[in-house]
Amino acid sequence: MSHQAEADRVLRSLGRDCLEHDPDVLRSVLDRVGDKWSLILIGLLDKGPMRFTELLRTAPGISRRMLTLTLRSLERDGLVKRVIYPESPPRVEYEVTPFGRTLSEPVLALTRWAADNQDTIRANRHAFDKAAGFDGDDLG
Amino acid sequence: MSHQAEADRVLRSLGRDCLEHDPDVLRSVLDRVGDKWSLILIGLLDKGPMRFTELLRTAPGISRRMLTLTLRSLERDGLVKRVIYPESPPRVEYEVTPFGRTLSEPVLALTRWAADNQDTIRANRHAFDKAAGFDGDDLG
DNA sequence: CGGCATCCCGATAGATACTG
DNA sequence: CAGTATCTATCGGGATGCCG
Repeated sequence: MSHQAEADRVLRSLGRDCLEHDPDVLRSVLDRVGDKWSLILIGLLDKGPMRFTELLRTAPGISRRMLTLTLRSLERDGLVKRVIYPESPPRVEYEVTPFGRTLSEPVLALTRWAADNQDTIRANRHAFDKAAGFDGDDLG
Repeated sequence: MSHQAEADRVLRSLGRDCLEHDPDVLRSVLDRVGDKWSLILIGLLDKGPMRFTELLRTAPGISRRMLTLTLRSLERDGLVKRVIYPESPPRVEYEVTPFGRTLSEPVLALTRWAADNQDTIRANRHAFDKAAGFDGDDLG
């Protein structure tokens, strides 16, 4: 993509207030990938193809069932591809599609935000809870 | 941002596997803002301060209860600030904090992705469902 | 107008057992 | 190994009512 085309796209989307943080559009993407596991799996698979059991071990806390369901929905949306190798111990690998990789970009942005601001949030919560508990009593 | 700076940023983030799509870090941010309404509200408030009832009308489908709960949690995390104007008809406005505004950026990236790819997802689902033989819901 | 408390339902997701 | 099926519990979140 050319520099100019990219700049154009950004400016266009920023300039049109109908797109800027449109609640309905945002809702649509959240309904699709805003569940508990989709983005996690997209993130993991972004590093390379993985097998079912491998994902089961790597995704912290996911169950067999949810892994199956989430992978199916991702496959359905064309974000992930399922590849079957008909071997003697049957093997199945999942990989991100080129389309899925385009989603990986904004996801990474979100992950980066999370990494950068975990401490701030923790501190804010602490302060808020303390203030609420003492009903704003700030006398020494 | 310059072409070079952008390239640098991408390479740096891709090169550091400690940050790249860490499942736990991603989970932490999803636990905070991955619920049904947080990102919607952040997005709405990004455009400017809004009153409680105003948000109630503008956020599509939110209930009184969930608006209250979500605003509280956002306030607790320091993403949103609650401002009370002691007037004759009491008035309360919510606004994004500077900290909240930093989150607004990755959220916008996600919204843009959604807007750009709604049609693709719809098509993918249709194709998948047709192939599998079962019918699922449509993309709103 | 702003916002908490109560009740209740349905979706989400965990545990377990079974199949190819 | 790679799932599927079922059963169940939890809880997010909607509806409603009350209160400042």
